[in-house]
Amino acid sequence: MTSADKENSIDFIREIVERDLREGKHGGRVHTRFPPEPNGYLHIGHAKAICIDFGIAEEYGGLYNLRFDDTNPVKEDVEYVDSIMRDIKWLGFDWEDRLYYASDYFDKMYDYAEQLIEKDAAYICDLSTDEVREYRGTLTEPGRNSPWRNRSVEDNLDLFRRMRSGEFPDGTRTLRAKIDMASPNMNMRDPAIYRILKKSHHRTGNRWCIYPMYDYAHCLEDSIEGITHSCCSIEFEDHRPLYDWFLDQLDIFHPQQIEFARLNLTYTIMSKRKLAMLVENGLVSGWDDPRMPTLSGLRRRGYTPESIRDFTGRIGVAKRDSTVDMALLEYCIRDDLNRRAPRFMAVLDPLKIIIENYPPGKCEELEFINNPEDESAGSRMVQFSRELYIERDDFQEEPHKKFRRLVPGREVRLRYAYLITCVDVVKDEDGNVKELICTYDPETRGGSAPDGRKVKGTIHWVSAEHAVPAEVRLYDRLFTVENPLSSDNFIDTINNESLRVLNRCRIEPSAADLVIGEPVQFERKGYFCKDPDSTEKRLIFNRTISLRDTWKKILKNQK
RNA sequence: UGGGGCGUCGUCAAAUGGUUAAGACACAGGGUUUUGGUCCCUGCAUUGGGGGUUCGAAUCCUCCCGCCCCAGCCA
Repeated sequence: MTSADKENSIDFIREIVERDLREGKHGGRVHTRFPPEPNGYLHIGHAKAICIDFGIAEEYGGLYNLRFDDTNPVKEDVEYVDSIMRDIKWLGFDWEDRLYYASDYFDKMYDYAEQLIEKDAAYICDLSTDEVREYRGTLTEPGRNSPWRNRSVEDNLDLFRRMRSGEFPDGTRTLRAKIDMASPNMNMRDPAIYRILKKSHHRTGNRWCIYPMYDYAHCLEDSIEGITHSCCSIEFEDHRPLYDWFLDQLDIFHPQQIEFARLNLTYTIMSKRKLAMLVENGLVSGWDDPRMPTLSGLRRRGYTPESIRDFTGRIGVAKRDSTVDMALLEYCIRDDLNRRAPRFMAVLDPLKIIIENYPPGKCEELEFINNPEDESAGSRMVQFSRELYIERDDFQEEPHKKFRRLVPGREVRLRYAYLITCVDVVKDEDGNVKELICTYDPETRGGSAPDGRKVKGTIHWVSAEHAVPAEVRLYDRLFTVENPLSSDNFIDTINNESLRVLNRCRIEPSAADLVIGEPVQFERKGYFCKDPDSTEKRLIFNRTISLRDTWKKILKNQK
């Protein structure tokens, strides 16, 4: 094996697809689908599935469908249909005209069910839920046949039609597949195919009062759409014999189900139910809270679709249980934003400095590079004046030995501006630093000295007169531990400092015109984007992710 | 203790019996730098355990250990 081969190694699903292509299995056709149930919001785990389903189709010149698996009206709603479509489009996938609903196939599914009955492969069962459970047996004991298992085809057909016409109340009867009550695979112990549910459906209204179960419906949906490779998560592995059974009984087009491991991420949770708990209990502001692993949350936080797609590519596809380090996701967004985000100056925790020898009232414009990683981004002019704000923690009166920012008597650089020296510290009556008196060297305009002398530190600043006020929301990981679910109660592991709101920030004026969601870098601080809560009067920025902070690391390693 | 699946670096993940077990993230150290950012360099595993087959095993056989999933008229 050469190194080039190693770099091109592919996952087991793509291996299957490539082999099928090579062998001409479906006439060289690749057709996949992403089949969400519209009962909640998409999260980054779904993004992994979407990138596998749709990404594979794209890579092999195939097609992909978006299909809503809406077979249970009790849990579903159009609200979710809309948000799911928005999120998938945002990720950058286009299913064109191939948008389908399981409910589109209800008639066809019903016909197939009658076929099953006619070949004595399904029967109407009158057992109650509790009785079914008793008859099913346990993991170690076989089940027993339902007393209704041997009804005649005629009776079954008659009963099924009456079920459909609404003659029987919810829960009184089911249509069951006649397979094997002693199967070691619980899924094969005469699973339910149809249940009675007198509930209005968001698309079919009251046309139906019986609804197909997942195992029966899903393989038919795939078959009807001519799906070649039906990828799903690993817990469906032992449903595959059932998937195959229905298609074999009906003798119709047979897609291949392939299972892969779900995504887990450190410091967060992926369970829809538990995320809902956070929303319902007000622990987060909503499904799109920037701390949520939902796609709407990540989007609001400032994650780009490109970064998420890059991430899903980097984590790979396999079958083993795994938990990906959140640091990888953070790396992906930093990597993307470093290349594309224009730089701005923002002082989050302002400390005023006065340049003693700079003429009062004078203002000059200095040239700033918009993005050192992208020459085409050009430059802009930024106003400089006598009174400025710098970051409070860029000054230490009694400095740490490795601190190389502003210190009394030490010269540092104001980025793209001048070399300054702190000559005096003004304090309030409590002894807190109120402002700094500095001097500047007029010969160092732009930040470099003609005599070639160097300074160790460069700090950012904004002009006090010109900067605009803003609120900045600093987000951190939602949980304090890598695996919140390992705790007795995951709620207890929520990070109380996952949101810090800073109200006195000052940003360079040009940043006020930014479009909501557009990513920027606040130099030396991190990547940010304007939040939709912003108004004309109130600018609000979300911190997507901080810059890598080796200074913080130095301080931490010292302890 | 039925059935199914899975165990390779701290975390993901390659390897398809054949030279020193890829790569990425993380971590540690160093260089460059007008962002303590970026970038560059260096370091970082003998494959869950035992036996066996073989000239040769992460790959094959065998026994053991561990983890995950399944007893919805949810998906």
